Amino acid sequence: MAEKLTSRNQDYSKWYNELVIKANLAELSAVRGCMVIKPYGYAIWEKMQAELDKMFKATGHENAYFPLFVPKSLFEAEEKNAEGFAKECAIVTHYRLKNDEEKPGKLKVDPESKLEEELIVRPTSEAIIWSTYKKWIQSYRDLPILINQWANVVRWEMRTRLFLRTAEFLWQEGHTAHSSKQEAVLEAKQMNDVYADFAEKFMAMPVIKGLKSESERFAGALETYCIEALMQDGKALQAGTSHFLGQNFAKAFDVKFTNEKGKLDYVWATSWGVSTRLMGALIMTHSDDNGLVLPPNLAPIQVVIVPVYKGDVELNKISIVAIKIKNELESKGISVKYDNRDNFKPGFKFNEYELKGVPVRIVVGPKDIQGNSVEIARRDTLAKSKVEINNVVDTVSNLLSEIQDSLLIRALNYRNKNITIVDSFEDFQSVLNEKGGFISAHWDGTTETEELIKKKTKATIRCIPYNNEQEDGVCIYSGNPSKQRVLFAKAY
RNA sequence: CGGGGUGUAGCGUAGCCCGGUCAUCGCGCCUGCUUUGGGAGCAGGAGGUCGCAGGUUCGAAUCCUGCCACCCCGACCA
Repeated sequence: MAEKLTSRNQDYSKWYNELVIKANLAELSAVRGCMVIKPYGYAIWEKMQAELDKMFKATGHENAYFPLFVPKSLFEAEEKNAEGFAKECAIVTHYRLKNDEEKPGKLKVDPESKLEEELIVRPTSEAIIWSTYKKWIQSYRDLPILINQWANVVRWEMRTRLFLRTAEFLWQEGHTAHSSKQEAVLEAKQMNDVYADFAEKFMAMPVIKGLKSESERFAGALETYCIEALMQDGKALQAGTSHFLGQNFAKAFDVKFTNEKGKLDYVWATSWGVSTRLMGALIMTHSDDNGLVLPPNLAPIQVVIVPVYKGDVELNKISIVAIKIKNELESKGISVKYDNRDNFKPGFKFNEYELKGVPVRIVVGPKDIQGNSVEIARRDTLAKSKVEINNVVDTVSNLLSEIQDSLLIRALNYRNKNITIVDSFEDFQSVLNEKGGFISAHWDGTTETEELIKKKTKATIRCIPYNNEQEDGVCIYSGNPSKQRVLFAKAY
């Protein structure tokens, strides 16, 4: 804890890993590819959950819970979905252990406990949920069903990275059923908008809303809407997706309803999700060489008060002031920590809270009490100022919203500076290698071209932005005609 | 699953090539005193089946074989 963090300009992955661990957000667990989310990290996730949950409820959704295990026969019902996830599934094949006669004290899988049908640990829940919806839906009066589930899912990824890609992760997944195509499409778009609003208002992270190309689309979806964010190393991160599933799942699970005219029709579906990956996005959007920078709207501790003192007598005097400030701030709904630990010096604490991204720090010492003031420092700019004790509450509450706003503006400026318009493949490659970021370029609309560009450059089409300006041009790779630019980037 | 690498105290490491008081150093931890406005100082102390299992040897952290785990680069992906 006493050493400095690696600079993020030197080795971005190393910096990121160190930061996650040193800021006490999470650590690698002994279980392959899985992560332990520590209390400080989990507190941020809980804040995200709470805000997202409010937004889901405000758009008419309810929470429910479905099983962790998906019988293989259900899992394989929607072929494209099954195929898409087949390569990364954990599978339960047995239900019992027994003593190993050959190795005393050890257990082995009891071969007699083999399951007749394997259970897939959900990588996503469309299958189990649609097999359930079948029982719930008969008439258009049963629709829409607007359900969200907070859950863990397992995807057996080859290579994992804290928060960004772990074998098990936490997320929410919305699964809705509708009586018309139009309504389902609107739902999918609406939830993508909800994600974008959340990213901007709470995470202070600007995102680009758009559509995925066919090859990047969710397995089993007719259309995937997404939000894409740009990280500080110039790579893009898919921060959330919302899928219009058409009638694929309804057909796979035979979910029909009687419409207003008395005719049977298949139900229209959507699904949408964001995960603990958002934690990674949050870290990589704002943090600096001193550590985490948290937007006040998601910071578990918004204000920390650090006393400076010599001896107990002085500490007692300072504590009276500090605790009064703490109480006043808390009465305004601001979360405050008074750190009066005696075994660390103030300088150590300053660095520790900077590492943990606490937005505002208040320092109270003898000099301050004499001058009837305190020192207030903001995490985002590291600027310090003297503030009269009577003005502390107003100053801090204004400062918190100012930090929230300026983080978004700063991230937005960075993002916008890193969208480059490119008209030739040479420029495309050099921008990608030297500058990074999003590249706005013409594309002929074919999966073949997309694949070839990906092979040559590792860049993928992140999205086709909404309301994309229609403009005639030629594809940077194939030279074939194109009607609009799309956003390319190297991605996480 | 291919290619490369690493496993030594809670963390990070030296030692391995050339077997023999080599289990090293830093951080952290515990105790005490002095400190406290930007990562404290001194003194003392605790903590290790050297990844696991075999083998070679008088003797293995060191050499050999097998296994396991993890990391990096590919393929896969929220």
